Amino acid sequence: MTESKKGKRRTKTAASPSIGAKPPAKAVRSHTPTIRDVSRLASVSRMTVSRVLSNSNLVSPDTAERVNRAIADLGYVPDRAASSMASRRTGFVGYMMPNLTSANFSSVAHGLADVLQDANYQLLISYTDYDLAQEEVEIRNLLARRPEAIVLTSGVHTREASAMLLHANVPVVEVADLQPRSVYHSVGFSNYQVGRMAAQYLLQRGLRRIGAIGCESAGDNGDYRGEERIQGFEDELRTAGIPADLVIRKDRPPVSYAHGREAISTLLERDPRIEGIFAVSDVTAFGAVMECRRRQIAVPEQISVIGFGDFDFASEMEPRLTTIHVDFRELGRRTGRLIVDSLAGRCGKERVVIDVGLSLLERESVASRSLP
Amino acid sequence: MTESKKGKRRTKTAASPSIGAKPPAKAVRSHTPTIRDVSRLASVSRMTVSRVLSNSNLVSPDTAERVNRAIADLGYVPDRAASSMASRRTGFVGYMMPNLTSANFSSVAHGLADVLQDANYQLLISYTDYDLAQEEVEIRNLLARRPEAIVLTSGVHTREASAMLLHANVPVVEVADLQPRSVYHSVGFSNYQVGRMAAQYLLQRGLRRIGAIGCESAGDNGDYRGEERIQGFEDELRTAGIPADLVIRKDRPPVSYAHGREAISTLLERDPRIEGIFAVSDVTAFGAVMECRRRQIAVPEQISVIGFGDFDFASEMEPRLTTIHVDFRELGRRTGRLIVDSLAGRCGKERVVIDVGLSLLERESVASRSLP
DNA sequence: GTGAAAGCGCTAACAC
DNA sequence: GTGTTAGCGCTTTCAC
Repeated sequence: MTESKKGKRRTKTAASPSIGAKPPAKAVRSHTPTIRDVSRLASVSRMTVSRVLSNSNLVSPDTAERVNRAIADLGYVPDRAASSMASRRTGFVGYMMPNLTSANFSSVAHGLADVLQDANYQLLISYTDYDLAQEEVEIRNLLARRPEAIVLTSGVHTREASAMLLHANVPVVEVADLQPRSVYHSVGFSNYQVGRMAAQYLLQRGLRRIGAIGCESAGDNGDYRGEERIQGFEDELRTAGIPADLVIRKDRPPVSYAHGREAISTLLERDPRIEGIFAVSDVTAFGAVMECRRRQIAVPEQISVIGFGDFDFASEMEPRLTTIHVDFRELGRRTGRLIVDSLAGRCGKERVVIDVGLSLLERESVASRSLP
Repeated sequence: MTESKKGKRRTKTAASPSIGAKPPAKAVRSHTPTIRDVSRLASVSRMTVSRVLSNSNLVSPDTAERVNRAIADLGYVPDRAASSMASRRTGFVGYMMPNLTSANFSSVAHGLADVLQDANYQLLISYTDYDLAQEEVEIRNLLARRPEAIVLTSGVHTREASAMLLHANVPVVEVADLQPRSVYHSVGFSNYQVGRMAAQYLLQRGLRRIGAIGCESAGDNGDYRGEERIQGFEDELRTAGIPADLVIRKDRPPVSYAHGREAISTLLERDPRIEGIFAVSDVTAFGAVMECRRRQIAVPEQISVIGFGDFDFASEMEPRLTTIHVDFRELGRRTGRLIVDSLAGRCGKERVVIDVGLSLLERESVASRSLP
C-alpha cells in the first residue's frame, strides 16, 4: 500500500468517536470520490492516477487498466478546480455577449464553442445588456475564474475594464465590427463595407434612383453600426456620381417593422419614381416591403429592396429578401482558432485582424433593369 | 509583520540565485496578485483580507479600509478556484442547452442568469446539439466543474448520464416540456395544452370548419413536441363534436416555410371552404399565410391562421399573426428561483413541478364569425 | 477583532 | 514506470 498516511479529516462532525469500530455500514453518505479514493482502490499513488487521467503514456497498460476500472467503479469525476490550481490552467475562455438572445451573437458563441471544445477549453459566457458598467462587473467576475483568453464584443469599454483586461495578461479578442483603433485582436466585418456593397449591387443591377433607410445616429454610447452602413452607401453613390438625396435617417436603433413602413412612405413622397432602397436591417426591409404591398406597389418590379443581416424570415417572406449576410458562426470559429493558436504559442504577440467578409444573398427582392 | 514565513517558491527558474540582492527592479514581470500580497501590503493576515472580501462585519472599519485600498492598488481579483476548493462551493450552475442559437432556449438562459446573478451564482452553459451521446460528454465536463445545481432540457437522457446526475447529488431541474414521468424538478409548459388552446380559440371565434398542420411523428429520439400539440388540438375538436378530417401531418421536424405553403394547398384541395387552421409553428403559419396571399385568399377574412411560438416575425408580418406564446425568459427566472431556494434550503426534497402557462396573443390573422 | 494552523484535490518537479 | 514532496490560493476552525 502506498500513500497511506495523512488521515482524512472531513468536517468535525463526521469524525464520530466510535471506539475502534468500523463506521456503521451504509450509515454515512459516501462523499464525492477524490483521486485519493481511486488511488487506494487501484493500489497506486495519486500521481499514477493523475497520469492516467491525462493520458500520459508513462503508465503501463495494466496499471492504467486497473486505474480505469477503479475510476469507473467509483464514478469518479476529476475536480477541475483542484486541477486548475495545481496546473495553473483553468481551461476557461470567457465570452462577453451583449445579450444572450440575439441570433448573431449566439452564432458566434456556437462557433467559438465548436472550436474550443475540441481543444479542451470551456466557454464561459456572460452578458452585458449593452451596459458598460455591467460589462465591468462581469469582466471582474470572469477574471475571478482565471480565463486563459477573453472574447469581447467590439465597442467601447470603461477605463477600469480596460485596465483589468490589461492586468489579466491574457489574449483578448474583440469580435463583430472591425475597429481600426482597437488595441485587441479583432475578428469581424466592416459595416461601412456593407453599405458600399449594397450600393454597388443596386447600381450593377441597373437601378439609378436609389436610396437608403437608416437611423439617426445615437448618442455617444449608442449603436453607430447602422450609421456606418449608411455612410458606406452614400460614399459609393458619390463615387458613382449619383445624388444621395434619397438617403434618409429616421428614429433611433433598435429598428422595428414600423421604421421601414414609415420610412418608405417618406421616400415615396420625396420621389415616387424611386427604384430601389437599401435598408440598414432586414427588419426595416421587411416593414418596407409590407408597406409596399399594402400600397399595391410591386416588389421588386416597381421598387427593389435589399436588406442586411439575413434574419430567419428573410428567406421565408414573399418575395424572398435579397440581403447581405455575415457568417457569424464562422466568425466565432475563426476567433476560436485564433485563441487556440495563440494559447499554443503558435502566433506572435502582434495584433491580429481578421475580416470574415460579407456575402450577398441574391433572392427575389431586387429587380434587374436593362441599362439605357 | 504577520505571516512572514513560508517563502514563496514559484517556478524554479524564478528563484534567481542572486546573492542577497533585491530582485532587479522591473525586470521580473509581476505575477497575478494573491491574497497574500494584499495581506502584506495592508499589514494584516490573509484571514482578515478574506473577511473583507466576504463582507464579514467582524472587521474593524479602518482595517477594512486599509485592505480595500491594498486590493485596489494591486488590482487584486480573488481566485474563485481556490475559494471553491476551500469553501466547497463553486458558485456554478450548469445549463445544458440543445443549441446556442434557438431563441427560446436563449431566453431561458437569460432568465436563469438574471436570477442567478443576483444570488451570486454563475451560469455555465453547454450545448448538446440534440445528441444524447454529446449530452453525456457535456454532463461529465460540467460535473468536473462541480456545479451546485444543473438545468437540463427536458427529454431523454442516457442511462450513464442519469447515473452521473444522481451520483452528483445536486438539484436537477428539467426545463421546457412538462414531463409527468420525469424524476427531476420540472419547469415548463404543456404542448398538449397548446393544441387544445388553439382549438378552443378558433371555436370560440365561431369557426367550425377548422384543421391543423403538423408533422409526421419522428423516430424514437425525435421531436415529438409538435405531435403533442396536434393531439391536443384533435382531442379538443373531438370534445366539441367536430370532425378532425382537416388535421394533417406532413414532413418531419424541423418545419420550414415550404411546410406551411404545401400543407395549406393540400388542405384547400381537401376542403375549399376551410375556415381556419392551427399551425404547429409560426414558421409553418408564415408559409401558409404567404401561400394564401399568392392564391389571393384573404387572411383572415377567408381563412384564419393561428400559430405557435411568437417568433419575432409574427408581430411584424402582414397580417400580424395571432399566436400562442410561452414566456421562456420567465420560465428561466422561475427555474432560477427554484434553484436558489433549493440551495438555500428553503424548500423540501420532494419533486417540484411548475407550469408557466401559455398566453394567446390576439392579433390579426384570426377572424370572428357570428355564430349561426 | 484578528491570527495561526491545517487542508480542500489536484499536479509539477524530482527521485529512484 | 512509479512514488514522494511540496505546494497552487484560498477558507475553516479554533485560539487568543
